[in-house]
Amino acid sequence: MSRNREVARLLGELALLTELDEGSPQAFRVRAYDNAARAVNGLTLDVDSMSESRLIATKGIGKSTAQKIREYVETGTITKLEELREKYPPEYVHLTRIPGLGPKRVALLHEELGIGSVEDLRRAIDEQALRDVAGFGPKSEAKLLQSIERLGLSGKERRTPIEHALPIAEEIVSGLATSRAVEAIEYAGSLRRFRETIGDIDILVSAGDHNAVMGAFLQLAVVEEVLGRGDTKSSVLTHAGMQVDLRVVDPDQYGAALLYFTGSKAHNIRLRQLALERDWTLNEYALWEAGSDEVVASRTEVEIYDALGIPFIEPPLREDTGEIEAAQEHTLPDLVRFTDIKGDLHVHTELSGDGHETLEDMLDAVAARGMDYVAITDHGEDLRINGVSRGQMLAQRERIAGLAKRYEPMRILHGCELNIDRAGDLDYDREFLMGFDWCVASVHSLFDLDRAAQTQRVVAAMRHPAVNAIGHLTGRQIGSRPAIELDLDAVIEAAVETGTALEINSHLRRLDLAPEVARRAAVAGADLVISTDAHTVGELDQMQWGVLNAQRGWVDKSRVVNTRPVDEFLEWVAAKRTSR
DNA sequence: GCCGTTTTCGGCCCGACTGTTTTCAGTCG
Repeated sequence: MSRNREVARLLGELALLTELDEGSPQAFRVRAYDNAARAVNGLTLDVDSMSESRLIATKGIGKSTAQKIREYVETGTITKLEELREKYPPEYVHLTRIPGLGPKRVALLHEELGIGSVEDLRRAIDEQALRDVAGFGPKSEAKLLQSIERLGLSGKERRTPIEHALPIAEEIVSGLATSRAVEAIEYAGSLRRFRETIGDIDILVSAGDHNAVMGAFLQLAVVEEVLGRGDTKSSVLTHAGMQVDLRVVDPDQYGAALLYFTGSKAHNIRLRQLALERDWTLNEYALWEAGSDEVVASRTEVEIYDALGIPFIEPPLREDTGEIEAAQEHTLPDLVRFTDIKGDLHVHTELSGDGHETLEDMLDAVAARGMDYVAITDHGEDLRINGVSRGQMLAQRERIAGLAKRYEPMRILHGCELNIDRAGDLDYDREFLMGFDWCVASVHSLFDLDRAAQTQRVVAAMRHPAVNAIGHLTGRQIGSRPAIELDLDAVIEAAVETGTALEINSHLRRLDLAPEVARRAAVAGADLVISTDAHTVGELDQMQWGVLNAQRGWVDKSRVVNTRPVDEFLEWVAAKRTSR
């Protein structure tokens, strides 16, 4: 994996510790580090390969941060960060994760009572010592104690993989949508932007009767505990320990509220700057004339973007990684959309031991989803548990040939998901592989080889003439398994050179390529394929998630091979095979 | 710490809520 993520994380840590040092999240240096972290995430090159002047040329990175990045690349440490870590040990930083405690109050408690850890704080509360500190009272003692007890369940820093958060949000939205009081409902926040991990779930409702909506919300089966209830906002904890905030607004404010609660914070700040340039001000209720109550726009997001003089920006792009500038210059990508997808090229059946449905059931389901083509890709024989022998593969090919007429005009390709071994070699032999219509090659083993070895094996697989795509390139599983180490520049370059597509795996646990990797690949001109990797009929619906993930990676429709009509797609497949 | 058709200094988004206050600081999103 590239080190961009690593560097962005360190810059984020630098921002956090600087916030403690400066005593304010609004301190300009804090924001500068945050901006720099975001800039690194938006880079389309490895930071390793960038000179100081190249880094400075990036918007959001100045001389000082560029030097720190170079220092890290060359020495593995950042002196300033080490100093701050020394000054603010982990136990102290941990205190700021308690809701209600920010840099100022933590510093005050340390100064007055010598509190340096959560344990110290708990003891001080037990001794009723906090109430003697200016600004604290019995209520803050009680509230902090409650927060401490909930720490780890729903702290500020805890984020839930999208795989777990999304179904909860969908259950709540569908549960409330039936309420007569609800005029419109959507989940907002990082979930709507399709981030891979989610803090709190934010649900936005438009309604005239706020009370009726609040009542219905608190009655939902997922609710474990009510944390707060108000006229416009209520918060609950679900059984799974996720916090869900519901906000109810009047219908004429829905667009402004949706924009505001979708974020990201950084994107919203940029929008407010655009408003200020026009002598307007933007808040969660509306875009206003400055100093008056004259509304410029508020009902829909489109109206607000329009008033600000830029085209609508899709939620997955709203991270302030260049989308505002691109919108102003009319260079936003022609984003791939769900309705553009014409084929699913990574589908398993019961023939792989881990598939669960028959060939016919999967084909029926793919056809019902309106696909023009599909590739059946059960596992190659080298996969220890679920591999398929030559004889079984040939029998499957016969069955598919026999079914071709039945599913017309949908085209069925006989494919295979191959295993990339340590050296980059694959299952079966060359002649047998060339008998498949479509091959996806994936890493299923040896996740901890070093960067050079991983890169070498993947590139070797791409050079095989039968390999049309690399499946779930980095092998990551969000929240549980890290990405394998790869020289992404080298991998992407080889993909372009060999005409091998990189898969965007749509499974919510994988979303692999990660968006920033997809963005780099697309910019470099690599071909991409968005696939479900479905092992059940239900998982065929994952395609929509792969598309959103691709949108987060700024992927233009023209880069995605399975948006092409079947003939054009088959020509592209044939091109690689005949070129060697 | 970053940035610039109001350039190399002086700016840098907006509002609600809470608990402690007598007018507000700190925290949060």
